[in-house]
Amino acid sequence: MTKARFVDSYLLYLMAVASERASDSFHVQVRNAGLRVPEWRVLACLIDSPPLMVTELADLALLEQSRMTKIIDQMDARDLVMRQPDPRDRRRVHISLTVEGRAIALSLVNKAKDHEVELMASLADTDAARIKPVLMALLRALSA
Amino acid sequence: MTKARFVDSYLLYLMAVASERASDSFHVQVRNAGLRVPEWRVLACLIDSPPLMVTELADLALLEQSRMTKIIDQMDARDLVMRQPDPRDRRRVHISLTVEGRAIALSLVNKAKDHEVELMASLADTDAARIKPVLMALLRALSA
DNA sequence: TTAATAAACATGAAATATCATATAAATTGA
DNA sequence: TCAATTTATATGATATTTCATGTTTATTAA
Repeated sequence: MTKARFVDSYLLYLMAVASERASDSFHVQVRNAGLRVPEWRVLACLIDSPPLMVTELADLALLEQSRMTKIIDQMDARDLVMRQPDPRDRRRVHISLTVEGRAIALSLVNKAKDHEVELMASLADTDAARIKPVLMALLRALSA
Repeated sequence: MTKARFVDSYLLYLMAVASERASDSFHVQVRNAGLRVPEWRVLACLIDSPPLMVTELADLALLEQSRMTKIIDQMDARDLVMRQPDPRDRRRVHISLTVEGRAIALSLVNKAKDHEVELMASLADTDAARIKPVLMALLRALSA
């Protein structure tokens, strides 16, 4: 029998590895599309959203605000997203997808959905049925 | 009713957010102990392990090899880990904890376990019972 | 053997991330 | 009203990460 390592049954480790390994193959597709992972997250967050403030987008896309600003700079320069100053509150900037950004976002979201279908199919039915509800429950518990 | 965003039910996103948010409060303790997250991972991986090669440690701790080398440089300089050349294969280097590294590792592993107990306690029993098995099932499916 | 290939680790340059703080605008409350 | 505070975003210096590749040692197979 094999020795059980601490990390192999440590919840935070299991989540980190699972997240990383499960994402790996899809992230290859993201890079093939000429994007880095954080950039993909920005597109994914904006695809079905009204324009978002930098801070909102940062929270949603799991990025720090200053990093978000810099990523927006780059994506703006590449015409993937655009900044719209908020006339009601001139501190704010609304970020939204450009036509090109939306096209790339759509194509990647479709690939993401296909990838997810495959991933779910590789699980036993009970596990497939449980994985999202469990993660959502954890998220709910964390924000409570 | 609220509009369902793509990301909110996208498995890879759920895993990434869950992992990040669940880890946040523990990672505060890691930084309070004077360590960065990757350094904590190195300690956690080595605590109950025989000395590991740089590559093995990189795989286990979710770090790239060259980054692992640099982190070992720093941890070595701080006397948290030590390098032992492998006499059987002189390309290899075995990494293990120093006495000080082990002490810090132990203390943090205990905090990690406490944190995990709390986290699990915040979940409904069924969710608590399912979360690790589901993640392990996913990992098994991914390596198959 | 030994040449060719592969494996393990290290290194350096370039890109990126982080942290603290600047700037500007809105809000608060005296 | 207006000074103080808070909020939103940007910026710049420093630290970290990444990528490609170097160096050394082991393995393979001719």
